[in-house]
Amino acid sequence: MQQETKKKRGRPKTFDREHTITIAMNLYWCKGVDGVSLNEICNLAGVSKPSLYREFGSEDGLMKEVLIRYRSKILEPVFEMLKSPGSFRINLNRLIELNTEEHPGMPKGCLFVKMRGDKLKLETETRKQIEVIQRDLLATYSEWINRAKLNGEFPGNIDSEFAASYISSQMGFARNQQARGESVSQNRAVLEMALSVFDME
Amino acid sequence: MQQETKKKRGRPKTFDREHTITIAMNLYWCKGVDGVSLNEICNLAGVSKPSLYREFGSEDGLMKEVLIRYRSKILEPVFEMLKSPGSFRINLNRLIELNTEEHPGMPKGCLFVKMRGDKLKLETETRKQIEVIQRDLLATYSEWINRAKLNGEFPGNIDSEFAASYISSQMGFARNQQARGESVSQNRAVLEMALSVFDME
DNA sequence: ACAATAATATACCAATCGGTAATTAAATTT
DNA sequence: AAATTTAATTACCGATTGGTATATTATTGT
Repeated sequence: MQQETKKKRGRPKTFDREHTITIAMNLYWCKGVDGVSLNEICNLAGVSKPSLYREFGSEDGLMKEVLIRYRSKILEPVFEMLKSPGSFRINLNRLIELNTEEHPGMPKGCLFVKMRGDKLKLETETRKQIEVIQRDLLATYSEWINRAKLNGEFPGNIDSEFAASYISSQMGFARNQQARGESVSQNRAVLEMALSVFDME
Repeated sequence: MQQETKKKRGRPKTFDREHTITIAMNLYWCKGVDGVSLNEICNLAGVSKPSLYREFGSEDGLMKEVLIRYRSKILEPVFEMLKSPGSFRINLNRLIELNTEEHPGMPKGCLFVKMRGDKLKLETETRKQIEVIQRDLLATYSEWINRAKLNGEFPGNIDSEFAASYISSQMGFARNQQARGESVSQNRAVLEMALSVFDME
């Protein structure tokens, strides 16, 4: 489908963009943005530093691409779940589950939440991308809550945008606790208590 | 009281230990443990690096002393407040106030909470000191809650130690949000909602 | 006066950081 | 075959990191 007749001039590219982004994502996820150097990424990805710079321009450019990748691979399923028509309670429980369960073979915690926490230290492109995701996340929570209100599944006297921010706060905190090695059960108990403020009596 | 007759041999010490700890504390507090180098501390404190190493042994040793200082100067008043006989509600409001207000001229957020969040990156002495403070903090919360239970000011069906951990979580989160520049009012609103789970009806 | 002691300051160490200049290799166009 | 274009590699840059070896300075004991 892509055997374009237009042959490109010059030495053909062997740089594996997707693989490099994957390696960088896992490193940032495991060790945090402060704990990873470009040299380490290059070595693990089997890529030279100038190649990486020609592809992404800077560390900032690479981080931005990592964030975009993380969103589509990891966050998007959560977004989809929140847009699905299930009952508020069921989806809330799913949300708690998604934010506390540990995936074997995958890093603990959430790369987006970690980077959001270090936002002030990051550069422009990465920061902008964080803000885009954060905005979309809050909007998704808000819409979810508004639908729940229409169904009488959510207290009408609580402002939707504040509730969205509150949920985002609690989920983010849980993710960070998880990354720090807190126990899953303790983590889940805290979340359930914090979210019980939305219970309808 | 200390004009000991025993005169010390060798060149008299001019190294200002307290001043150096103060400078280091403010730097760590403002910029985070990852964002501060020993060189920076030495330059700002007007101290040579070998002097600092002879006094504290290592970066780890300095951080431990900084934490001890932070506890006695900043955290201890909170501990005292929680041990005071005021009503639970009043002290809870004071606690929210203490964890959200901004002190002009002082760094935002809480150094202890920041370091606790980076615990896995820190070295042994510092980590041990963090754990000591954390244990004392949770114990203080627990005792406070137990006294409130006896006075009928706290729901008896909630485990005290879990509640202590919950409060610690929420306060720590608020401190971090504050350090990241979140608005005080938003921050306070989240805290009040999260702690409303302890309301007696 | 002179040795012993303790604290200071200068200058350095190897390692690492993000980033790049200069060269070489592989393809297409003419 | 030669010129052109694009990518990859090597080797480097200055700055900074935590940490130290060495020399100097200031005091006391003899």
